[in-house]
Amino acid sequence: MPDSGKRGYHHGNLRQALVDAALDLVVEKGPRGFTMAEAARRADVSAAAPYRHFKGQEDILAEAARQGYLSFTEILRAAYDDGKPDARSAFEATGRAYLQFARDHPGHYICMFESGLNISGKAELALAANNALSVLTHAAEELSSHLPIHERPPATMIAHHIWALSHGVVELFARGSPGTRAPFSAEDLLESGTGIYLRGLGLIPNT
Amino acid sequence: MPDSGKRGYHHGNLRQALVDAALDLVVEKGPRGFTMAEAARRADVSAAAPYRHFKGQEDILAEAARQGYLSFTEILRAAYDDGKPDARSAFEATGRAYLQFARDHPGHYICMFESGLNISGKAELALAANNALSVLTHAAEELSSHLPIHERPPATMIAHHIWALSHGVVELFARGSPGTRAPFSAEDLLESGTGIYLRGLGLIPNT
DNA sequence: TGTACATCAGTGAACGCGCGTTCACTGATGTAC
DNA sequence: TGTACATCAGTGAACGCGCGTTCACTGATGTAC
Repeated sequence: MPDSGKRGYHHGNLRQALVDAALDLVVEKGPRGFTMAEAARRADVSAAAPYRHFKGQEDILAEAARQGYLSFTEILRAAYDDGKPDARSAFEATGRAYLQFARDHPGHYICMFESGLNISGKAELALAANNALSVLTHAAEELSSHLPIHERPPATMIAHHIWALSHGVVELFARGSPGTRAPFSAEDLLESGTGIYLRGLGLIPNT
Repeated sequence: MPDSGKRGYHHGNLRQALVDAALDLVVEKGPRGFTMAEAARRADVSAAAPYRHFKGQEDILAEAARQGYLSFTEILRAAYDDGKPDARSAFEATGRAYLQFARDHPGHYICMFESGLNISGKAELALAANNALSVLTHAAEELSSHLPIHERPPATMIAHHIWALSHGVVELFARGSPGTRAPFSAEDLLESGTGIYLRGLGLIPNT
């Protein structure tokens, strides 16, 4: 089914084409800028066609987000690499991968976190989101297992801290409105922030 | 000029009424849900009236954001309270105030950070935003002055870390899509996260 | 291999709607004298 | 204190537009026999 630009009555892969169009649109014009009509236009199809595949715009956005969580999970997992070579480097690599994902898949990131779609009632989506978080949590567990038991914060809490820090860095410093000249790159901020945090946990000796 | 519900031909305070309507709308329906027409309707005024006061929707949103940055700055400053009783408590109080602001002024927070309006070219807005950050930076400076000079990260960097952490906590855990049951409250997460971070800076002895 | 038929995926026309924006207008307000 | 007039802030009607959504339809595809 080569995408020859020539196509007949049937599109062949409209469902995914619409999701892809949504991803592009959301990057170009923000989550506000996404409409069914425009997505159809981009997929070179009549305005009515999308309704063969999706209930409405929320439905497309949700599917885009779901696919985003899938890649996200995979990418985080790959970066974590089963905790190799050691818990701390693996953890840090996961953080870096978080930021990289946001850069490489801005459309997905927007759908996942900025589109304001409510996850409740969408079982598949909630599941996908949860899987992503669980990678972080798992990394945090391995990490905190190196701490003396009495000063060990819950792993889920550590995971939430890192998630929040990463997300904040992405939103404020990576999604660059060109106006915001930051004195540090998002990468530097996340790395230094994580470093200080890990030291606070007692995992890095004072340098 | 009491707001008696009865009003004649002139509104009296339309400009602000429109901003207030925008704040409400943005909370109720997300940044997508804000329209000039609906704002006019809420202010009990014809659809054409807003154009006497604003160039368009971006203009209203920008004004709402500007007012937001003003309160934000004031609230942070008050919480910081000139570094009293000591640098660390003042710093932590500022962090709490950040979260509190997001809770108390969701409309402002959305306009400031989630509406996707680009700050460049809007001098007044950029200035207001900068002032807010400078409170954090100042707090960070005081804080880091207690550190031995050779292991002192730049104060602006500390400020950015805390800003990112706070923002991430707000976005992920405070703006509660009711679906997301978090195991910890946003307040707890921010406080514990900040605590660990400060320990990492060397400001809190191991407990 | 060929034909009939069911199913599928897209069309295009149509609808009602709300929005953004403009325009000439008019009611209210304030001020000069 | 009253009157004339300039200015201001809002009206309401109108426009064009794009969107969402529905509908009967039709071209393409696949499969049973």
